[in-house]
Amino acid sequence: MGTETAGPEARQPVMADVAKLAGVSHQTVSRVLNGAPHVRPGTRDRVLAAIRELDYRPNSAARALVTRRSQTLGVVSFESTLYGPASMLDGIERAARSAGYFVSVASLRSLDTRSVQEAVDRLRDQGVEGIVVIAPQTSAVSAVAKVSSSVPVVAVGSGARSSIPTVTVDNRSGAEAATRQLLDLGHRTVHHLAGPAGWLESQDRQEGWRRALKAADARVPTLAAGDWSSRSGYEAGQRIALLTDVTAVFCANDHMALGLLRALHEAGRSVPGDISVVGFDDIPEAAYFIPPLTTVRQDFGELGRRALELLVAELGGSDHPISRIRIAPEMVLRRSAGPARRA
Amino acid sequence: MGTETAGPEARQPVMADVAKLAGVSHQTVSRVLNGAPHVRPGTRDRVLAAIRELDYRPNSAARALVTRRSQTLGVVSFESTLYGPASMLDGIERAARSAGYFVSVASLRSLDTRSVQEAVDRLRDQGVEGIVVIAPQTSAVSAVAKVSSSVPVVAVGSGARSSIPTVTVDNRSGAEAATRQLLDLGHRTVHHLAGPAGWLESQDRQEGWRRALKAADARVPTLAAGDWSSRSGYEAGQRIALLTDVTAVFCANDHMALGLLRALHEAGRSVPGDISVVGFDDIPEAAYFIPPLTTVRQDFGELGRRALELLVAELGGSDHPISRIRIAPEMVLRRSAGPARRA
DNA sequence: GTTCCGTTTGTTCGCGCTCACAACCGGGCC
DNA sequence: GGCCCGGTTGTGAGCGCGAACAAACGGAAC
Repeated sequence: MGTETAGPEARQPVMADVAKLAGVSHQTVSRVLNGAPHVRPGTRDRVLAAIRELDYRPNSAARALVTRRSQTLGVVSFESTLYGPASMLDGIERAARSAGYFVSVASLRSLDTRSVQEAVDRLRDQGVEGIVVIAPQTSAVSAVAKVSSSVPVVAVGSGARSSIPTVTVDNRSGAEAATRQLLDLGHRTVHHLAGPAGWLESQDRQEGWRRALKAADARVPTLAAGDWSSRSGYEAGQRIALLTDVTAVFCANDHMALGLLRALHEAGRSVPGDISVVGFDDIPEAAYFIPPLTTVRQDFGELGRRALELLVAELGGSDHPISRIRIAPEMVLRRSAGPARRA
Repeated sequence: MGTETAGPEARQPVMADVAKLAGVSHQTVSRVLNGAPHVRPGTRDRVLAAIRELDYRPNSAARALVTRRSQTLGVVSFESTLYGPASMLDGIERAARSAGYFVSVASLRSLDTRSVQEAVDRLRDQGVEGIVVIAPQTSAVSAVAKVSSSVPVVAVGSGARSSIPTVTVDNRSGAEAATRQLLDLGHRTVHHLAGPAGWLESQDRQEGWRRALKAADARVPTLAAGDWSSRSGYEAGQRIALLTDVTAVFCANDHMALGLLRALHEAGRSVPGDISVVGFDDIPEAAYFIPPLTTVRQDFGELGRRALELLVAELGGSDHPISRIRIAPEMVLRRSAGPARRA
């Protein structure tokens, strides 16, 4: 101990070092650090000064060991390179920080239960106190519900019929609004380019579309489906361009709408002259499509933030029954949707 | 101790529990867990069985405390909702996982030194063993270099003149290739819609463009600059559309190219008929722009992966001098660039 | 049969911290 | 003057694990 010269590899200072320098016990240092009451201002100041002088930083592992709290939250995400998931992650991280938590991420390789299990285990091994799942697929959500371990889990962006707390945009009413908008513009009916099967969002948006059609007594056309990508939108668009009776298409997301727009353009069908198009998401680029895309905006960042707040509330002990937060989306009117011809 | 009945809140099993069940000492359990040699197969099996039966999971905080290794790497990112940063993060996470590390993220509020300092501190407080910085701005990189603490730091996606190890795409040669491509198509010169000042990528791409022009003895037109967003591309496009002598534009990224395309379209200038456009990045949507965008592809995921490998190598003790990995980008030819008129 | 050595297992300690509790200090009160 | 009490500080223990060392075991060599 006494023989420890501050050699070339002077180790990180620990609480005892601070205590010695400030002339107090390590416990007093701890009290200052944790804002405990009953510390004389003068003492506090000396401790603070010592901390600053040594550039002391508490060892989080030691603290976690004794408090049994890692101050870390986990995020499981899939396809996190997409705008939606990336924005949600961003929102989560910001909210976590202001709630005093670190954020650890685990991305999914695929969507089967095993992969989800693996990611959740990984996070648990790290000792996270709670998990947010960004995985809007039916399979992923049910997988999570199944593995749902000892730590609280919240799902975000997914549809809302899982058994775990969920924060999501109201996809159904958003889709309904988009469809109605088109109907109000005088279109006899509205076609739908849906997302892939197995995604809650696909289902909900499709339902909203269907409902709006039914409410207006409009014919329900056969469905086209893509996989969210521009490519799939383009391919569907090539087929749709051949159908002469199509005057309005509601796409399940903006990326597919982009592909659709180009297919229509190449086929010589003008938008919105011949065909009106509406998307969903309002990605930052949507306003710069040709023509600018009318779409349904959802605030991904807000979604992430709310999900994290929900998780923190749960950690706070208020284990109220399962909660579902549903945020209303908002229509953004641009030029890609216009009145039906001969209206 | 003996009075501890497995009440309703049976605590997590610890190594001692496993040891007792398997009839060995805790140290033997530890040996099995860490794959130490000299454990009789029979013993190992009994331990493994006990672990499984109790669903025991090692406490990472305790391990971190004694080994002084958190098995966690930090990522500092800015504007992580963008495709590039998000993809890099994804690549980093995947590589980290296969290297046996957890990943913790900290996003930057703004780009000043204080904000960077804050993020790095946050990560250090958490005990990360190394940090990857996704922050391609000159200011951020220099800030990082300054705060560069006791933990190794690697920058990714940023230009390459910082004092810290860096992984980046060769922006200069990519931009040069893009410009040359346009020149080869017969354009007398090429205009450039640059990224915002202060970004290394802006500078490098601009340099590449300038170099290609010089090499071809072409006139160097005045520069337009945006902020990477489609909106800024659109606004610049409106000005460019007014210039009758512009026949080719190289945009510093695809998003701005999108805005530019629309501005040109609205102004009645056809692409590539009147004006050729080339972008940079090759975001997934670029192939579905109107017209499909010729661009320079960079593999963000690969960038992230390589950065992480570099960091891990550094942690491995091989503190070789500063390394710079530079990955060659690749031109993707599509329809937005064509021969000059009257060629 | 003894010695020696490598394999296998157990014991002890301490990582840096927080918690529970004990000790101390000083002023107000009887 | 002694007692009580609240504010303030210190002491000891232990969180769960891995490292270092010690012990026990068994076979080979003599």
